[in-house]
Amino acid sequence: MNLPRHSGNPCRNDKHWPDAPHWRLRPRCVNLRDPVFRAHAPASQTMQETYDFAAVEAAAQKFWNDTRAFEARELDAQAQAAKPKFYCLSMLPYPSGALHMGHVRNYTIGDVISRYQRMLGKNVLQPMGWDAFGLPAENAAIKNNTAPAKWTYANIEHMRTQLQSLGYAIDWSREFATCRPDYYVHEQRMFVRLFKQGLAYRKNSVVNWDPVDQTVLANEQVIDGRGWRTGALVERREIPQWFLKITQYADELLDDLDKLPGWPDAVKTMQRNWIGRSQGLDIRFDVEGKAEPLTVFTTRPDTLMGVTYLAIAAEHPLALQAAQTNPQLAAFIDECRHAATAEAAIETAEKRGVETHLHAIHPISGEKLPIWVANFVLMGYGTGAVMAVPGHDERDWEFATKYDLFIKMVVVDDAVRDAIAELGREAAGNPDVMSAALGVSPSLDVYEAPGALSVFEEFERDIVEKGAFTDYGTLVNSGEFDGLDYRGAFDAIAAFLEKAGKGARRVNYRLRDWGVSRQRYWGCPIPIIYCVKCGAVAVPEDQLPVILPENVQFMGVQSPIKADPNWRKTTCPQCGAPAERETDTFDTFMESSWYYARYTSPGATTQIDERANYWLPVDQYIGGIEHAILHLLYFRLYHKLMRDTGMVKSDEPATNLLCQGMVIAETFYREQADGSREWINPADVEIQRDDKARIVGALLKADGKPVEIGGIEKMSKSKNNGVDPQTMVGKYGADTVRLFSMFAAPPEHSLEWREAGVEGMSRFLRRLWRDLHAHVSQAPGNVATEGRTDSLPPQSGGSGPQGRRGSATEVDPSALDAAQKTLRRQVHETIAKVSDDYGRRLSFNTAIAALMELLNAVGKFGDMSDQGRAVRHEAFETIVLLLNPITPHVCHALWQHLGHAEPIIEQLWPQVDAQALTKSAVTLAVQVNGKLRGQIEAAIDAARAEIEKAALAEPGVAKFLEGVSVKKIIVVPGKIVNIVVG
RNA sequence: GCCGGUGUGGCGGAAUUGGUAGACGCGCCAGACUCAAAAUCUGGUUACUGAAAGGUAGUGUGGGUUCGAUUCCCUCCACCGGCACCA
Repeated sequence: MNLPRHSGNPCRNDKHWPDAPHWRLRPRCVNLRDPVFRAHAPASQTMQETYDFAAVEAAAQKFWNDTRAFEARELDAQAQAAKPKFYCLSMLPYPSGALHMGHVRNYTIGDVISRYQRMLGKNVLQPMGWDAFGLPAENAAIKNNTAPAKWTYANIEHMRTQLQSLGYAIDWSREFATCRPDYYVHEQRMFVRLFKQGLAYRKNSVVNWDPVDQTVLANEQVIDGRGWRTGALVERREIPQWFLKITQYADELLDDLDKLPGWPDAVKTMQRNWIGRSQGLDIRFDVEGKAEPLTVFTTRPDTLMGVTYLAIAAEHPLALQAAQTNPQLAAFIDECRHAATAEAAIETAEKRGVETHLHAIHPISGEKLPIWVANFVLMGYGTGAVMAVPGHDERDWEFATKYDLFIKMVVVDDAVRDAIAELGREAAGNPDVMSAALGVSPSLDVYEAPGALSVFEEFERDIVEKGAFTDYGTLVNSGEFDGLDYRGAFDAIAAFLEKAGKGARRVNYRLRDWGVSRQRYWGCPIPIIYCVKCGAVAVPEDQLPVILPENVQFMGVQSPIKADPNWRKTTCPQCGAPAERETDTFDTFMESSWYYARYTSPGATTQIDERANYWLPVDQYIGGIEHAILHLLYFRLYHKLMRDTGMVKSDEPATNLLCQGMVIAETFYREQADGSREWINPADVEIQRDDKARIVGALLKADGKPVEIGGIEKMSKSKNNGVDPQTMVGKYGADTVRLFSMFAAPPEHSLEWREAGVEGMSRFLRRLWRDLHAHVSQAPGNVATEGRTDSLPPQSGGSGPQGRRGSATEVDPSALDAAQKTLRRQVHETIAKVSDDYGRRLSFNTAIAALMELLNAVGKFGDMSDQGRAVRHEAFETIVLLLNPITPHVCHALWQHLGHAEPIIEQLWPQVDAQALTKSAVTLAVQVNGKLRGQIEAAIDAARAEIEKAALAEPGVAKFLEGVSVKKIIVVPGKIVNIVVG
């Protein structure tokens, strides 16, 4: 092997380097303890004094592979009772080229849960696959002139090797890539079924059109309103596309969120808001001189009397008609054609509009209301028209203020209502004027009450000048509806309009049907044939799959199947006439909506088979929070679609969900001459600190000159702050990488990758190894240095004394001294805490911290007596077992070195010995007025009076009691005493 | 803009049901070992004040509830995720 000349750490000997004042900038000295060197040390069966991660990891992975340790089998009902199934699923990766830290984090969390559940005695399935269709493959194809399929398959090969180096307990026998026909054929069959049921339909919808490339752009490819490759101004274009009727499942998708206690509230709230179920009214406004009325939907019919104008979309037929005689309007509508389709872009764009000079008739007052064309009203959503109430809606207010439209107050808050009532009472001398004052009785005019007008006027002026009043309140200026509250007004106005045939109650959803068409090549072909006579016809079952050709060449940016007339050409399955295939492909969310079910049924000729009902629903699903809405909603929808075709029995696909945060890292850069920034990878930078450890600057290692610190951001290519997992695994080992990614942050938070922190984890594992080595070496009759693991006698129980080397005796709980008892209590407290952290809290960072504390305690425990060694042995066994889900390779080796012939992968989770937890005394904190003033020791069963007495007598407490009287003493058993003084 | 989340020492974070804020780790400081580094070990490390004991302040901002608030409520600020064709 070629050793690098300088490796290890920079030389700190000043005498060696008189010309290089800062040691960090000096070359590296050869250090044979450096992991780089130790990685190549020969493996040995005897326990080495130092931890050689490369040998340990290779041996453990070989053992798991040889024994096919992670291949999952379905059990029959009887076996299932004793060994319940546990399906642990991480979101499948897109094969982008190389594993990134986000993947490592996601799959490590999944692996820790899987291995923990396995140790609890569950029948665990943890599968892996590839979300293989997608836009990046096409971009790579265009850039490198290679076929998307070839690029994708090569990436999968590479990334699988990378994943395997991390030692995940994955059942690789179930692996698949979603771009294979034997996967997507089932998706096509499902689509045909949905089409026949009317759940899939075709309608026009808007896309981003690049007029230069003559192609549809993804939102991501539109930058500042222009195509990312051509820079051309993007146009909105309506084209026919396929939709799935997710709105038909809207109520169920909403209601079933209540059946998911194991999902984060944040995700459920976001989904509820996304579905956006609301009760409201469709209201018809007649248009002056037109036969067709304008229908609008509103959730605030109580503000109907405050409508001062109507706004319609630029694509609305009425707008187009009006534009024929209105050049200004025509120009505005043309301008709107270049607006982006992304909602964020629309909502943040400046609100603009042009008057049509048409008028609508208010359905109650008969007032004439101007109709405007506005860029924030969209044809695709709702009816393409909205009623505007600038007095009580912020967006309408802004628009009205900008264009000087009338603002009308029709709702007042409780303070105004009460003030009016009070004034009315004074004026009329009538004890029952409350309702009268609010205008319910037309006989009493509240405006006549002295001062009433000013209260009204003040509120109205605030609305006109400062902004809309959007809360619910009491109606005013609304004729016969005056004095009603929101609910009363809603019902009264709904009844009025229904009677007049001008409105109807309706439940509305914000959720829109799922558009599944993509005008791209690298996706699953939509199995539809277009016939001039028969229209859109589904491809017959026996002709499926419609195969996507993989061996293609990209000519420009166009989809090869759209460019190839032969691929398109076919005959109509109904009438036999010449016909054409659909050349659009499915949204890739289609594949990722049901992959979890396919893992359960490898090799099935149907979409899934009866094995799905053994494994489903998924017990624990893990993935990024960025999928909180779209993927997780489609995933839930698809499960219901499969349920409704009888494929699965459950209502929801996953019972527990964990959303992990992003992986972030510091960024560094240098300003270039042209003002641009050259981003520098954190690995090439040295941090400078002052003597209080505050960061004061950073230097580029290569030239020792300063670089700018750019803040902490999500790892990305553009900021060059990505850290390659493979490099980290090579340098520190998979266990250290796994340990760091579980320790540095709670799973749902973002995780900052810092190499210093990684070194800390490496240190912990080396220390565990060294301390455990010392323990087994010190044992009487120890065999750790001369014995061979493979010569140990076989054993049944796994932890019986006959297989041990480190400990000659068993722990005898009745024979322990105080220090031994204390350590043993900590061992069992740690079992309890770590079990709770892994199982219930999914809080792995605190579990690791508890294990570090335990190892620290073991390190301080110097008792070499028989019982002392036995307690220490139990502590080491516990640490190794509890750490095993996180760092399985090193635990595999350490378990052997603790004297066990049976592998740790077959071990069950340790049990808490309740007896070991017992305590005779507790420490109570004593506060005076909530401030900590002292501590007392109290017997565990001490009476309240006794505790109070001790607390008052505590010297630190007593001095704060001088000259004041004790008002109250609060005793929280086992925790705190608070003395309230006055 | 809308929806959701986060904010605690120099840094990552802990405090699980409202009960001793800063566990654990990193970094830094000092010491031991070493020719010198590295590695390892020991001690210290919120700020201010004090010789010390101690005292005071302190969990993004401002307010509220409570004997007691990092935790519950309201306001504002900053940052992050999503917004339907990135996955």
